[in-house]
Amino acid sequence: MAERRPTIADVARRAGVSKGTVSFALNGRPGVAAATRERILEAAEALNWRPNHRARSLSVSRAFALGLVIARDPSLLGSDPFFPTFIAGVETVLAERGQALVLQVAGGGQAETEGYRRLAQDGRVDGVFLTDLRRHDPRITLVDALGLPAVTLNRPDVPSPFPAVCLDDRPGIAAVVDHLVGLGHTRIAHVAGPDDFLHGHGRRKAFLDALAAQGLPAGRVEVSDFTASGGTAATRRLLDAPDPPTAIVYANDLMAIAGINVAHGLGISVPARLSVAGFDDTELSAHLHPPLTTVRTDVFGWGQVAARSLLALIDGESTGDVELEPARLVVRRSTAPPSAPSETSPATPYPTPEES
Amino acid sequence: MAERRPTIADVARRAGVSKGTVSFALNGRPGVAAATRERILEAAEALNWRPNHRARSLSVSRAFALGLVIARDPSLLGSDPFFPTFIAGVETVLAERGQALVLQVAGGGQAETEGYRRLAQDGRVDGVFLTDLRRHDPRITLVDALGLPAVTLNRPDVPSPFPAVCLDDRPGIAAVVDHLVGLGHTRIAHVAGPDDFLHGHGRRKAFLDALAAQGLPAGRVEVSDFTASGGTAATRRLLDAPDPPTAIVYANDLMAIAGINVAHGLGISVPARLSVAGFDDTELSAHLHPPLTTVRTDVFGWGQVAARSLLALIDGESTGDVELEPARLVVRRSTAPPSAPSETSPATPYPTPEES
DNA sequence: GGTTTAGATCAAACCGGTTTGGTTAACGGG
DNA sequence: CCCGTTAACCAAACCGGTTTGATCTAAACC
Repeated sequence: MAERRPTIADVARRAGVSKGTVSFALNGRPGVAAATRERILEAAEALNWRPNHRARSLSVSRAFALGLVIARDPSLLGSDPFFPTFIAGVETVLAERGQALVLQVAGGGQAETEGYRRLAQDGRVDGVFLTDLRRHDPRITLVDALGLPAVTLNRPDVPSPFPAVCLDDRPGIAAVVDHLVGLGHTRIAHVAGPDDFLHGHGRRKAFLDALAAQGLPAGRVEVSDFTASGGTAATRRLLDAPDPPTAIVYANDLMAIAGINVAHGLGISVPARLSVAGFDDTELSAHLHPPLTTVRTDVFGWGQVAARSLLALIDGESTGDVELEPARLVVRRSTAPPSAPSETSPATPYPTPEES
Repeated sequence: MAERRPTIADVARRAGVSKGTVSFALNGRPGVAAATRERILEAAEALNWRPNHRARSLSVSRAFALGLVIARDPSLLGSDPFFPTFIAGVETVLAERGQALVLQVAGGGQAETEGYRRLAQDGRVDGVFLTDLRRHDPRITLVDALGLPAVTLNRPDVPSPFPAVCLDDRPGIAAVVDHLVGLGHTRIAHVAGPDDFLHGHGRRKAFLDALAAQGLPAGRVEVSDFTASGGTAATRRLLDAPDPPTAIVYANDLMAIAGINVAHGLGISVPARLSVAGFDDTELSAHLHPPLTTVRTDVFGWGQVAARSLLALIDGESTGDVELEPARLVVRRSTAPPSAPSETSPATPYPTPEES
């Protein structure tokens, strides 16, 4: 009735061999006779033996777990579709490899550093994901100093010893700009993410580059913060300006949705008088009125590939950087040709564009 | 240059005592002379010693970690504000107690069971959170059989050996209904979450109960799935009906937002011709046009309390069930008195209500 | 036939903590 | 003065695996 879980010693006893031999047999190491191996496997099976994870962890000095530290204001975390999706992708890979995912949510920068330090010192994880890279991101050196393997999502702007798993935003942004220019827009603005984030910065640069490539003057850029609140404020500033844009490219869907609502509030109809494009392709975006033109990235797949890369790195078989399929434009109905400049009277609130 | 991390043996040697004494001293156990204790603490400090988490874990048979299994379709996970916020709350508590959070994302029900089993068998965690309770939830018995301590978010509808951390939805829903009835609505519908979820079911019941309490006939209920897509479809069904409601209470904000967009698409203005209320108070909701009347729950606090309860349970000092502050109505401008029945012509698409 | 040599196996050490049982010395009571 | 008690401490066992070095056997070689 002791219910004690069988240990490797029980298996050894039953198979009539020593602990060491059992260990060798179960780990598929050479040096065990086929017949013996068979007998050991049978014994383990019969006893329903499973290796004790903690013991294994101690003796091989591995955690069999990967870590993710999320630095985000908790009150805003809920609106960000990235992390849940990314984590889901990571998990599909980890689950089939017997690895676990350890999560930390850190508020400020201080807490973030502390988070990595704890994961490393406690040996909770064998490696970490570096997401949401910032410019001159201090985590690169920190994590390296902690002796923790890592992969970065996209390439940092500082020298990095870690493999990067890259998903290029820029083609998506460029496609949006090209799409809008193709529709006839010339006054296109951008609501950007924080400039100290690599993706905020990068999308802004991609936006400006794409305009330049089209031979258009630099559009107005409002630097914002990826939140609905920030998107609202930025959009107000743009639309209240003397010469408002006829199209706005947002750095994410959340701000774009907030932006559409600001426009509606001002009696400016989308897309008749203002074209709007987002970035992320959240589930909601397809169900707006009008449905949002946006850019899709395979965040789930990003998680999968990042997990595989990190595991490979830990096993010492790193494959170097990986490049994923770049971001792709999804045209819906929030973008349309600009209204003729003369036509100053508000158009009908919701002209019905063709079905997507 | 070995960079070997100091062990408890190093500390013992430096303090001139045995390993056991060091262990006692550092864990604040009695039976160590004050002077000796002091000397040991100094030695540990000087060597910058930190206990090896894995070794501790093995000898005391504890993981010092808590687990959360999320069963959700990964593609929809991103739109749900619950988990990130809940996790953030949990983490604030775990961080200061040296505990970690292990996450698993499971697709189907099979994977979910497997997830709990793995967490238990690998001894990855000392306890789990049971979120998103379903009716006759099989996880209660499963987790109990696995010998894993747990806390449930809200009370299950089956006998449960676990403490429940409760946040009552019903007052929020009742307040929404009362608010709408107070505005003069009599044809109020509900777009519910899946009925096999306790919260989906409970909110629906609360809705009907509140109507009954107001002496109104049962409103129409469309059972949906908490997604934008589902909210869109359900809203269409409601508004296409011969006698459409003048107000719709949604079981979450996401469906409500989708619903507002459906209404707009049909030329039905909100709130002039249709009042809409959500549930969750996501960040976006305050920045819609019109801003969404909704119900706020303290998910972050829920996570904190759940974490504390689970830790207490694991330490054998469970405090029993905990009741949190119930859900609270947040009135914004998506709800207004119903338009007079005679007024059949569409109102202006976006009547400008007073500033919030 | 004697000696290598490789392969199979075992016993013991190890990972770094915690916990147990026993020893020692100081102290108080009779 | 002697004995019993207790506080302080130590050595060793333990948690459950992995890894090392030694030993034993049997096939291979000369």
